[in-house]
Amino acid sequence: MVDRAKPGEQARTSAPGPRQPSLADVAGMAGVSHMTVSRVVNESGPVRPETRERVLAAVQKLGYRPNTAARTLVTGRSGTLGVVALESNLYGPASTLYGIENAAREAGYGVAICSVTRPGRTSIGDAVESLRRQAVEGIVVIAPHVTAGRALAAVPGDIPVVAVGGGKSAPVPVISVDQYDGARRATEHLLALGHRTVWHVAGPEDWLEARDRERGWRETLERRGLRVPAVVRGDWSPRSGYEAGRALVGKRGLKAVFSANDQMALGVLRAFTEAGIRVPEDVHVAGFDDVPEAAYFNPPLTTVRQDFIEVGRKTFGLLEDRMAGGDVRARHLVPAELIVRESTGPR
Amino acid sequence: MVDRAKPGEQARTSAPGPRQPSLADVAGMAGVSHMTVSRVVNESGPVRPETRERVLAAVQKLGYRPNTAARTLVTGRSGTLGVVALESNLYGPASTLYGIENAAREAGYGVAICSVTRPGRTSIGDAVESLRRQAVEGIVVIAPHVTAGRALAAVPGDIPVVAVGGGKSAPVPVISVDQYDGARRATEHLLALGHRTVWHVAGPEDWLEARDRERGWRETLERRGLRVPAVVRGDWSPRSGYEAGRALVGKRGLKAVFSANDQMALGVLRAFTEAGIRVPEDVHVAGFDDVPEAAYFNPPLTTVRQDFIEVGRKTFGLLEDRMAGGDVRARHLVPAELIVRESTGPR
DNA sequence: CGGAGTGCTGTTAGCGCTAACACTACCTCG
DNA sequence: CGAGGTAGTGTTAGCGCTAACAGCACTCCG
Repeated sequence: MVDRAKPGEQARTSAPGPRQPSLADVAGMAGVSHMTVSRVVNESGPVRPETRERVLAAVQKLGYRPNTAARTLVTGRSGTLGVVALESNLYGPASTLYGIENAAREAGYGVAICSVTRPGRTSIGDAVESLRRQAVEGIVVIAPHVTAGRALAAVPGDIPVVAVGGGKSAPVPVISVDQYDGARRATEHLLALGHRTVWHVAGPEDWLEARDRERGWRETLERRGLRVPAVVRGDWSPRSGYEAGRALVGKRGLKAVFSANDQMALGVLRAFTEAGIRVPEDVHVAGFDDVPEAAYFNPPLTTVRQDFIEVGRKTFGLLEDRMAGGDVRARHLVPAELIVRESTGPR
Repeated sequence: MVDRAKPGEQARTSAPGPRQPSLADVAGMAGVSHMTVSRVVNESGPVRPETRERVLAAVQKLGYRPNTAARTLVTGRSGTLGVVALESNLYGPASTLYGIENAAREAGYGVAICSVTRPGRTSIGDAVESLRRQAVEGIVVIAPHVTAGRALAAVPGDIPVVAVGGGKSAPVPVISVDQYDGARRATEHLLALGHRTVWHVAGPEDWLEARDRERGWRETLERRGLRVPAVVRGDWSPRSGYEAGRALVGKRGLKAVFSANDQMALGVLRAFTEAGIRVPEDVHVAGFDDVPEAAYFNPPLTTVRQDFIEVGRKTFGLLEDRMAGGDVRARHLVPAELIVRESTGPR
């Protein structure tokens, strides 16, 4: 029933359909060879204007669409990039993904994504493998975890790979926002307000960004010979920020808090409100990320902004270099910007 | 060892590399025909265990990886789905994307995405076209805009397409969360608190979800013969919610507000706080979406939760049906759930 | 003992496309 | 005026894979 038997047995019930037109079909209709059609379609090689017209008309009429699989098979190029993304609604990773997709599309590449839940050595390896099966020409790994570095080392070297947010020890080129410097700025801003020290609500220990932000905070304090309070650790979620906030309530000399992201800062604000601690009157709070909501927190949150569009663009550029055969290995940093709002306001 | 050129011709600087091994290479090493290797790799057809071992060993040794382009060319199946996504960090669309990607991957499909900024007829058409070039077998359109329905009508009918969040007039099957009922629940919840009426901060007029939520709110009031206040319209952003909140301040009898999403509700809360209006003491506020932050707003926000994982699963299921040739046309609704928190709390 | 399976393997053709080269007409220039 | 272009077109040979069928050896059963 499904088969392509004798003529007159049309009307295949559903699946295969009447087959897409091929170069040969167009060639037949235009009265030229398939090669001429190929030249018209790809604008490679000379074709007489008159012939081109005829071919174009046939293409139009038949609704011809080049078959990527065939082209890929013969050229070895698929025009597709792969992105290994973290399955999460975290603002950073999601924004990065869009930034990359954007840059790739502008350059005429398609994008295949493969998301991983728990980024360990195997799952990143699996994701890369699955993308390679889709014949991608290069791969971007959004790998904010400490373990990702090791995972990347296990990735075969015969395909261009770049990472976003990976550690400097990663065996591939890395783009990331300058987390360290962002944290330094936030901390110095808080200290400039006259505080003796700054408490820190850190992100999960296995995230590089959490480590960098923590280091930026810690070393800023140390550089000035200030006391470094014990960090309270969360998992990026507002809930964990809330718990961290409760743990901070009542600490002696609690005057300034730097949270490793905005969502946790929100939880901290909530916990403080419940405990009757006023922000900014009693305590100053700063976050990191500048999520769109941050300006409307209660109170509006001072935070550190990351330019993800720029990250996406740089990442794609780097991947393009690699695909062209360049042997880039550098770590590229995108600067972060401090946004001051009421949560560290005067008074 | 890796190279198949004459000795001394090593070290191709970069691009082409020493060519991936093919079926024929594996066959040569295992001393069988390429067809036998194919059978082993695809587990199609009988192969003697001993032979299979030999083949598998060769596959391993050579690092053989099937060439998808070739397979796609001959079978006409690429194992890839396309998703037309909205380029935005809005919680809903982003979550939907992950839900779909999840379901697809579990079923062994790859996912190619193509995001559109401003969804009009052409950009959705372009996106679909660009995905088709990547030889996808089916397409999911995340199309929350009113115009998307018309855009979908222009999409060629020879490839399975389903939509998420499209209108009921869409020419393709549609999955969506029951926005109308969610809005009804939120409104009734507010009314049950004893209020005379409920104000509404609506989403952008060209979003279907905004329309459905508004309709759910409006008809609930009308059904009870209550006064329907003029809506204040925002664009989903916290900023627009803030402005809406300022516009609401001072309205006579302002006791209950239903915001079409959580981000705008945040802005409303902020505006009220600035104006000295207390929530929930003076006014009750409810939102829609249940973003992870909502539970830690100040105060925690009553809202309507949508199950995006379920939406993703159902969407993929529907697309699978279509790809199998089914002629589904129904509109599938996923129920929404009311989550009550302090912003509509007692007192 | 012959015919009909059935398990295993190989051969062949072709998916739709591009690279490489071949061919024809015409044109240029020493 | 013939050598050597160049513009325009066609021919051929694969890219790596699977479908379809063609063996061959062996078993089973009447």
